[in-house]
Amino acid sequence: MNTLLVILGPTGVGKTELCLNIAEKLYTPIISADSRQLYKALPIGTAAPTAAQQQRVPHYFVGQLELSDYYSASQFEEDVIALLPWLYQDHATVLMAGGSMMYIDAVCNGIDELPTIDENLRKDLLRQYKEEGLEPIRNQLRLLDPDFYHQVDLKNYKRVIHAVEVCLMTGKPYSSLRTNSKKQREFNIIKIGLFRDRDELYKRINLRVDQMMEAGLLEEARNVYPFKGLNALNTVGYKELFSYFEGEYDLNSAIEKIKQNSRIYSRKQMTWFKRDPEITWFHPAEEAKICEHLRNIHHIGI
RNA sequence: GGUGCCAUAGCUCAGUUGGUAGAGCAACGGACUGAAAAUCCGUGUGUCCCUAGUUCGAUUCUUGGUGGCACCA
Repeated sequence: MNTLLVILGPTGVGKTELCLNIAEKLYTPIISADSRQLYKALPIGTAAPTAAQQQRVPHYFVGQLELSDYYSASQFEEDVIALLPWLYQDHATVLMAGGSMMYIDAVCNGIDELPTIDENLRKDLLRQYKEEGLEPIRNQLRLLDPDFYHQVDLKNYKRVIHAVEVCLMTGKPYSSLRTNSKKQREFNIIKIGLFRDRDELYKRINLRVDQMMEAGLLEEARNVYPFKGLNALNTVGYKELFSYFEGEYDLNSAIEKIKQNSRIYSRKQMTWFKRDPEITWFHPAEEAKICEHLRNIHHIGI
């Protein structure tokens, strides 16, 4: 059976370099599991692999979308599952690397079958939310899907709205479409997690933000500023600089805010990853130990 | 040097007519099934600057310090 090796970890932990080395040893391309590196216009702020790094190892799902393109975890699942059989023709083991929790989950465990939401329906509900607040939409959900109404976080407008959308699209209660089950995949999955002590991680994150600024993040943000309403730009590193452009912060405060939000994001990632018992954890410097683990426990030829 | 004001959570500050205190931000913990770098939820013990007094009881009033700010010399 073929194998999907997943290397994951919080932002700034040092995934890129380690993954390049391991991919070279395995002669495998890298499937990037990163919801923002997908976008062509955001290479600096998302710390996307550089042209030179992509020369070393071919990457999928990096820099291939326009900011206005719709994408989702489910789309990612579909795309990766379609791509893997092709890659498995030449590679027994394929590496997927990234930090987007839900994207990784979608590939490893699958997401329930749900309709793609009609753009106008979402717009209508969002407008209603803005004008009248969440209360009427909540009430709608109580009628359409009382079960889910009692489970959902009623203050989380995205969850409430999405449930209503699905009910309206399908004519069925959203909760009836949630199977709560894991999809069986046609390949083995090995999960390696990368961690660092918090002090060490925070230092790296802070330093990396400074490096991004030196590399031209400000200009990158300015170039995409006209599209700031797009979901792709609701992203750490951009939204703070947009606030700076609008005079809400001075530049230094904006940079501090980027560091802070990156730290918070890294913690949210760890909160998610920590509860996954399938992950075996290593420090990014422990490349030899990781290879040994892959050889001895999983019988990967590396 | 003199006078006045201030000193409370990591930061900015509120408050206690004397019964040991609470907001915002930060920090930390958590949730997460087609927007996920999104979205949402939860957590507040801190020598109330120090000292001596008054008092059953002082962070609160009084004395004397220390530090900061402002004004006058």
